[in-house]
Amino acid sequence: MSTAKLKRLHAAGWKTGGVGEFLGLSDEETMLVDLKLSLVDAVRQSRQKRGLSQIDLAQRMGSSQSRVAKLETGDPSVSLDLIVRAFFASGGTRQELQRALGGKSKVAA
Amino acid sequence: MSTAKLKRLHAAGWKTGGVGEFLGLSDEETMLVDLKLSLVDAVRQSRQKRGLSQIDLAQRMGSSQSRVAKLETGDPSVSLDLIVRAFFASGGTRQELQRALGGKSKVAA
DNA sequence: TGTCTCTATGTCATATCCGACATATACTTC
DNA sequence: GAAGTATATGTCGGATATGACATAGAGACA
Repeated sequence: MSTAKLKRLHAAGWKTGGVGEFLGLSDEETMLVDLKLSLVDAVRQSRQKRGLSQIDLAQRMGSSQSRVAKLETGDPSVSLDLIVRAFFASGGTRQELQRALGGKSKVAA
Repeated sequence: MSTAKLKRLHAAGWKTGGVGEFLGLSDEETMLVDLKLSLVDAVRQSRQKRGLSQIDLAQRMGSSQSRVAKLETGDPSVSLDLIVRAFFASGGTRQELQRALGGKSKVAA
């Protein structure tokens, strides 16, 4: 994937809507990254909706606060597996996951 | 995840509809496994629809035929990341992915 | 039968991801 | 300012997923 810079970009305020289209990423890679960012948003929303702290969520999924933090900041070292696991652990359902896949969360404009 | 047996089960004819509910898996793990199986089906369908061999797909995504084979047989050593990457590489779109997430592909009955 | 194509399975060295821990920053409330 | 809570960041040893390769099985076609 490359993308060591991705984290910085995202941390700098990027939401989504075509991250890699301006880095050197292939279409396929870009689609995966965008997908991850969407789901990351969904995880944070789901977690906050249920009033869980990152520590709470980490415990529920047998992980650590730092991993959850990295997850939510779009750190490239976090796998899709872990993101989806976090989503479910935060109380999200498969239907909600499906919905999260649809909304491309406000393109920057 | 544990699931060394999962592969055998799936290979033995399982499609989906609650695999882990009868193994010792937690809800969260079960949901992830079911999700993977659904997407695996979607990958195979997408690949075949475009008349691609496993080798073709492997080349498109910079992987190997054996990995694609393992992927499609539900081998536990295959990550969600790779599955989704394969789906996109096979020509699948984000919308199609979203749809694939919805249909729980004919429960055995 | 021989050969071609496609798919499945097993193994292995290496790359990547993991949880854990330490530590830093930010925001409350006292 | 001290203490408490929530989140972010860096690092590290160990765990897991990776592509590559070898090989085997199954079907088509001659």
